[in-house]
This record gives sequence, C-alpha cells and structure tokens, in this order.
Amino acid sequence: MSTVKSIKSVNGNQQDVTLSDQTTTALREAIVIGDIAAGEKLNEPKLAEQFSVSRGPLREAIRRLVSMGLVRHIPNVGASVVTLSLSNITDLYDVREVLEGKAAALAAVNMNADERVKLRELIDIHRQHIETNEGQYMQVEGDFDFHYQIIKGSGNAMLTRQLCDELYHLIRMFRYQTSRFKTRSKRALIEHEQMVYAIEQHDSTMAEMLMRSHISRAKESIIKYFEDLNLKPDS
Amino acid sequence: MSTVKSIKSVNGNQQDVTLSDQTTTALREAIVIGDIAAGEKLNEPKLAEQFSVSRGPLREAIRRLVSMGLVRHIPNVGASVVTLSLSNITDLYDVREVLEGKAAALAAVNMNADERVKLRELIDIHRQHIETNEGQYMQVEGDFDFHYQIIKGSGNAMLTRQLCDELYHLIRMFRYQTSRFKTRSKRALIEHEQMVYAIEQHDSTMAEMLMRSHISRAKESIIKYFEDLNLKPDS
DNA sequence: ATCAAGCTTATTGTTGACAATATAGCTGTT
DNA sequence: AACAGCTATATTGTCAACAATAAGCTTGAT
Repeated sequence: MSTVKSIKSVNGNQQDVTLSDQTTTALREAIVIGDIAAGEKLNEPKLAEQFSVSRGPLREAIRRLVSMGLVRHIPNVGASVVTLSLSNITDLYDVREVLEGKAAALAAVNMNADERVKLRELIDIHRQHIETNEGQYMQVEGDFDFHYQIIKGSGNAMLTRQLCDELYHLIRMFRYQTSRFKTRSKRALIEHEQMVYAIEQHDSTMAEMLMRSHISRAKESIIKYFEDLNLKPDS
Repeated sequence: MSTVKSIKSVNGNQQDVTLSDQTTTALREAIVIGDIAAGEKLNEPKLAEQFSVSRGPLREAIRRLVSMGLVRHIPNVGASVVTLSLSNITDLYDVREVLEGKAAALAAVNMNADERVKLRELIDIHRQHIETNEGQYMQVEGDFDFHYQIIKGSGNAMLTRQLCDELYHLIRMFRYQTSRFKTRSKRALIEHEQMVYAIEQHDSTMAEMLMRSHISRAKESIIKYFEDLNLKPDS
C-alpha cells in the first residue's frame, strides 16, 4: 500500500469517540479505496505504526472488518484483505437483491411524506446529471444515496444495519476496483422512477419486484463485464 | 448470571484454536442460553476472571458479538446483552424471511443428490417425532437442522455466513427466552414437505414462496404470542 | 544439485499495568 | 429536604512488554 492517511485526517467522524472506532473506519476506508490492495496482508506492527495507534485497538478494528467480510483471518498466520472473485460478487448481489427488495417493500408501507419527497428530489438530481452529461458522480455516490434513502425508509433497523453498515462497504470496495465498469445510468434512472412510483402508490409487492430486478440486472451486467474481461485480458 | 462454565468445557470445538475465538463462542453461548441475562451488563474484569482469560481476547470477543447483534456497546460506558423487543424480532424475521427464501430458491437449483436425500431423511425424522409424541426436541434443534441443510445447499457462501453465523444465534437466543412458546410442529412438517417437494422439482420460485410464507407464518405466530402475553401478564 | 532438518527471525497471541472516563456517594448550601 | 458540586471508586480505553507460533534461511546430508 502507498500512503495511509493519519486517522484524524480521514476521520472528521465525531461518532468515533474511541481510538478503536477511529481505527476501524480509517482501516475500512483504506481497504475500500484500495489504498491497501485486495489480497494484501495486514501487518499489525506496521499498520499500528502508520495509524499511530497501539496494536490493541488495531486488532479490535481488524476483528470488526473480518465480521464485515472485508478481511479474512487465519489463526496464527494473520489477516488479509479479501479478494473479490466473480463468485463472491454474485453471491453478494444475490443477498443484496433480496434484502433491498424487502427494504423497498417495507418502504412502500412505512415511508413518511418527507422521505418520499426526498426520494423524488434524488430522481430529479439524477435526471439533471444525465442531461448535463456529467453522469460520473451520479453513478457512484448518487446511486447509493437513492438506495440508502429507501433502506432507511424501510424502518427496519436490522435490515438497515446489515445493508448500510456491512454489505455496503463490500459493494463500495468492488466498485472502486472496477471503476472503469460503466453503470447503465439512463436505464437506472427509469428503473428508479418506477420504484418511486410504486412506493408512492404504497404498492409493496411491485416495489419489491422492481428493486429485485433492478439489482438482478446490475448483477447480470457485472457478469457480462467479467466475461468480456476474460476474452480480452489486456490490462 | 449464575455459573459460567470454563471455556474448555463449553468448547470441544477444535476450530477455535485461539483464546480469542474460544472466548467468543463461550461468551456467545452464555448469552444465547441465557446464562448471562438479556440486558445484563458485561463487566470486563469479572468476565475475564470467570473465563480465565485476560481482557484482550475478551474485548475482541465482545467486539465480534457486537457485530453479530447479540451485544450492544456504548463508548466509555460498556457492553451489555441486547434486549429483544417485539419490534426487534419482527425486524429479524423479515430479514430472515427473504434470506432463507433466497436460500431455498438457490437450493432448488444447486443442491446435489446427496443433499436432497439428507433433506428427505430430516422430514422422516420429523414425522416420526410427531407420531411418537416426543416433539419437543424436534421443535428446537431438528427445525434448525432442516433450515440449515437448505441454507448450506444454496451454495451461496455469503448467505450461509449471514444466516448461520450471525442471525442464527439471535434466533436461538430468542427461542431460549421464550421456550414455553409452542411451535406449530405438525403444520411445520407439512410446510417442510412442500418445500422439499419444490426443491426436488427444481422449482426455485415455488421453493422461495413456500419458505417465505413458512417464516412469515412463524413471525405472525410470534406476534400473536406477544399479544397474548400483554393481555394476561402473569409471569 | 536437491531436499530435509534445525535454527533464526518476524509476526501473531496474550498478558498485566497505566491512563482516561464515567458512575456513585458524600458534603455543603439554599 | 432537595439539589449542585466535588471526591472517591470502579470500569473502560490504551499501551508496551512477554510468550508462542509460523515463515524464511542456513547448513548438512544424500
């Protein structure tokens, strides 16, 4: 890995009061961004040095990333960043499909007026980004905003935690690794619009179906991307 | 809490080579069984003493249980066992419904012959237990065996980890807390049989539907149980 | 030259002590 | 008598040293 930023610079996060928490988010970001590469070993003394932290908090951070699925750990050998295979990612997207599907179904029932308005606004922003041809930002953060809003609107705390605190970072990591991978922004907009409509109509069955096919299509698109990569392995 | 068994007695588990891992499973079991009560605070020095372990491994264990959802943690205050409200449990069952639903769908496609045979055997055991009127054992462990077999048969490692390593223990904890709560064993058998049939027919859509309604019914049954509890709060 | 065994080094696992924070009890004041 | 502020205590957070395990290297034998 190249340069790991100091904890405080990465971390304006005031939620992380303890060094252990700060280290967790700092290490997590370093891994997600790719600052620590996939497959790379996590050397405890070196990382502790770079984060200006003792090994205690660092080990607790590593343990948390292990249960998040970002890091794997072998006893007496050490921890290393996971390497995302196609199999891993399809597994992940199958899980995501049903969880976010349920989130959409619940959101159709539980979302309040303010949240539905917010969702409409995100759609408008998305449309404007496409029209002004600066879709790059939208494809990464904007898409997550939309999904995040629906998940929060589900009102299911466990679902939210599972998706936003755990799977979310794995997906981000994958996206950073395949940043050249183009998301289908125009088509995504249409699918998002359909979902918002279903949610506004309180049609939970339809909302769930739409979300599931939306994510399922994203999965298929990823599979195709990997197949193309195997045909012409230039990079 | 009353008497926490020594780590080794609880733990014939040869997978847990390190003290930290051993402490994790030992503490987890103590919480699931109810040896450490819901809501009870986890005093680090005392627990370390009782487990004959230093605070380092213990803290790592606590951190893992936090991300499993069994324990909650407030910085500078400490960790305590979660208290399961009805809201928590319905949230949990909504997540379980879609995850196991997907597992059933995948199992219908991915299960091999041996696994399908094993599933049939579990059905037979279930039926015999009902006929011989000793349904109590079946209701707890046997039911999990059945679901476990399907989850494993899905072939999705992430799904399996989420369900079997994380949610599973929360469900167990809830079941231990409400052990008087009668599961509908006869009806469950019928529903299980339908699922096995769908899986044997490789009908993933049907398998998913059946699993989802199976778990959804269990959820409704739990809600009713809680309502009855509020009407006559004798205990 | 190749392989195996033993030694050396690096890294992980574990511990006990120290620092910082929060809780509980006490004292004094209004 | 009730409340605010302070003090003492208990508990959490952090650290640095020690023990145990694994990986790498050297040496020797075939």
